Amino acid sequence: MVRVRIAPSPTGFAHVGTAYTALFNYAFAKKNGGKFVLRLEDTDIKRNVEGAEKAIYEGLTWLGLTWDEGPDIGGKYAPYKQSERLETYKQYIERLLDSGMAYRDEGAVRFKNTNSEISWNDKVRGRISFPGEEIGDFVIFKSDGFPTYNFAVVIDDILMKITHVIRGEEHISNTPRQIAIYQALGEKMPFFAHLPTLRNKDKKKLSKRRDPVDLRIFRSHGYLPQALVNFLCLLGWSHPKEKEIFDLGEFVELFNLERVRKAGPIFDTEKLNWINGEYLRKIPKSKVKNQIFEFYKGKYPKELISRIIPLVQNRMRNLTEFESLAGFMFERKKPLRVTDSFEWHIKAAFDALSGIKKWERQAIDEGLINKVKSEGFKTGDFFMDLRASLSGSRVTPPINDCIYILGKDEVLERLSLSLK
RNA sequence: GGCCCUAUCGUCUAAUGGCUUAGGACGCUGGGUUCUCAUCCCAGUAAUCCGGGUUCGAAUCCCGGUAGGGUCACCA
Repeated sequence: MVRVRIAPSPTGFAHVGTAYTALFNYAFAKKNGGKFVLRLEDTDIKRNVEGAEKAIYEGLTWLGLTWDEGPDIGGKYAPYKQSERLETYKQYIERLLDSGMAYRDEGAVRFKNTNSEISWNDKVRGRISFPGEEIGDFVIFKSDGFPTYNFAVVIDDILMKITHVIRGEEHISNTPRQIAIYQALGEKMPFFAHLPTLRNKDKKKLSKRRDPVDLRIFRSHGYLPQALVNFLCLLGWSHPKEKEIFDLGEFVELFNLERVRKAGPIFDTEKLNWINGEYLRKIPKSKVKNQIFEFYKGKYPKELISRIIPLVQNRMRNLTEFESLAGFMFERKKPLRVTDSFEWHIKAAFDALSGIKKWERQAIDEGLINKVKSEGFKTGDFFMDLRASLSGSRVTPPINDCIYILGKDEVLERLSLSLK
């Protein structure tokens, strides 16, 4: 039975790199009918941050990457927090100490390196080997009573029956140390697969300080979780039929480690913007309505949102653009005067629109266009002034549709206000 | 610096020794549709890091350079 895990440490927020690793682990587990485990590596008490644990749960859940076992839901191999597994680590330390494979050093315990070459067959990179001397006598148990990362990881992976360790490339150099522990304990090591690490425009590993890596940022910027997941799938992996837009289910169906590239991709949100627009355009209107309603925390009424959606749906690249595109539908903006004939245009429009008895789309279209013809206006100029008068912007959805939804009273009111 | 990993258009990538004048997508540019902006459609732009080998044949295999990255903690 395939068992994989992700092991974030609660030192901040939910990181997009964690999400990326989680995504590939999730897909591998589901594809192979296995289990996906979430384990918290909180052995550095000084660095643990309040709320980070919750942020990790929320971030992964938002993306739809759910786990089968974890600190919050428990499981057969609980506990799933390293700080709650201290006794277990101590037992293994004793074993190593007794057999002479580790020794005490200034209150800590060091692993005794055997100096023999260590290699493994990486599932994405092929054979990797390290000269034995590189490994050194490293600390496995700190004087503060906590195990080090390299030690705790191995013990937990053994006990939690992890079959495949799928993680970021930055862990390659830890791997020989971990393998040495497996060997000392006489345990079979799992398969390793080292994913490429996401880079920024400078080709450096994504950093907290300079790059947008907090999942909450993506949410607040109006990205859809499905779009972000789809984008992440495309980094280091490609659809066998070169499809660009597909959902998590399809990814799981098609996923395998062989298709994973070795080179570290640059996390360039340009393509994410496009993907997000594609999703916004293609998902059902009722779903978009709910997304917008929730995104703006109920600020706009659902009924009005759904009337406006057809006008903005293929103009939005993210949820924040709903407001920049259609904000004027909810509140008056300062009118904008575009052409020199502004007054004539607006007066004529007022005239045409106030004469309409039954407020319908077709009547509005006809009333306006007839006016343009009878007055000999330039069509483009006329509609631009009309748009700018009502919205305060040169860019809006089709203005006749807006006029219809706004209603006769409001439109006439705005037109006359813009003449003052 | 030691060790390790990597290397196809600006970016994400396809190609698993021959169907390749290296394909797709994003972006960008131009055009069509249009009351603006988008959508949609059409076209264009642009890459196998360099040098040696192996082979009838190399983006693909090998070696060497170069470049980039990762890692060298009682952090994870």
